[in-house]
Amino acid sequence: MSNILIETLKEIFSMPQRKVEELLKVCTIETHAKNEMVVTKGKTFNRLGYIIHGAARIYYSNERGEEVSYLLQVNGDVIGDYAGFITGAASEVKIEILLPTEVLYLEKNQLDTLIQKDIFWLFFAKQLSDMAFLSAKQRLDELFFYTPEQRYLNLIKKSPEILNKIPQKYISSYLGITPPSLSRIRKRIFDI
Amino acid sequence: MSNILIETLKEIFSMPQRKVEELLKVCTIETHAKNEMVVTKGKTFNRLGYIIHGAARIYYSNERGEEVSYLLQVNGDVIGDYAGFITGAASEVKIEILLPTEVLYLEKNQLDTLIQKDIFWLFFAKQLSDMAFLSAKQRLDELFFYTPEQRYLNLIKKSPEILNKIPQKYISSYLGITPPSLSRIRKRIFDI
DNA sequence: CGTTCAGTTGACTAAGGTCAATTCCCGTGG
DNA sequence: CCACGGGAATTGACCTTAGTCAACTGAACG
Repeated sequence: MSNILIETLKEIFSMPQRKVEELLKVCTIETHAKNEMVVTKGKTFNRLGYIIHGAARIYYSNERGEEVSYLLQVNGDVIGDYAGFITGAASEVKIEILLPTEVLYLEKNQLDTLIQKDIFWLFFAKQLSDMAFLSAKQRLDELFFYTPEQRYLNLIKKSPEILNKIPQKYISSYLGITPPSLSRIRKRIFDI
Repeated sequence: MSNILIETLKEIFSMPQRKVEELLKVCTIETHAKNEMVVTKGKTFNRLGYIIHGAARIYYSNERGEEVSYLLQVNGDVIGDYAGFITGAASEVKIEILLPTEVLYLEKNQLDTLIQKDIFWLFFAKQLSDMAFLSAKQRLDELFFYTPEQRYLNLIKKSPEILNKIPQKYISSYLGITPPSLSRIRKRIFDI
């Protein structure tokens, strides 16, 4: 397990094994049960999680109480509230664990401590921000250039495993549509 | 002019005047005429611009040649292709100058040189990434939580100056709708 | 066997997309 | 000074699709 993790992190951040080990030393692994809610009401969600295996959805509620599944995350994806992580603002995010899930957590203060000791970790932190930006940008492009139907097809192509693992209602929310709409889209696609 | 610029940058990045001056030393100011196109076809757009005064729209084209106004930027906003800036990937971005515009440019290699010399500038670079992420996230929230009509109202409230400066067709594209739709929305809003 | 909840379906509404025609605005040239 | 041309904006007619609400189905679980 830990070996795969080390190799993966080495590759993602293109950093030497020594650094990965240093990082893992200040991380913790937690397991979450299915349907567990990971929330920090009124506080900052001060950590980033890396899903070793499992699935979760990250969602935000607006002032009218409507919720939107901001992300559907599976193996190898990141969970947390990166906006809160960098600004320290209290988090409106909620994370719902959808499958038995094992998560590698990095606390913000641990990262800060690393940065104090070794400037390498500032590069690492910048990489995190870069990656967060790029994935948000990708999501924006998706929303601008594709219809809900095309977005669904893209999702099937990109993460087929999500379809079996994650209830439709969260997929529809992720796509920015209602469950009946997704149902009709599926009918259009598969019935022909 | 330069005073205002220094004060503004000091505030945005909360950095000492000395650092701002150091930064400005490696920046260049360029003026663009109305309707000018700022493109680097097939190359990376290797610089970030800060609009001292003027207006521009940043847009991307998808594979079908449809274009989307990714951003409408005015005084104090940033122009460029931040994704290309950090990844070095060739840029599909096009920037159209909408008014006589003065831009402060920072070249990527200048920033890299600064970072080599003084680790402070790595903090600065991370701040840039953080800000890019946060504004992309804000845009996502806007798209998820609001209808086109509400987005238009939000835009009026947030940047009323845009309405007079920028042609409707770019505003509609920014909102993710067609010009006729924006026209009808305006009718709904103002006719009553 | 009944409860519960996710998913689907039907009926209807609302709103944006598309295409084409028209109007408006503005700058240019006669 | 006025007429014309061209692009932007608006409008109308029609289509498509998502939203809404409610009813129904089906599977999971006790």
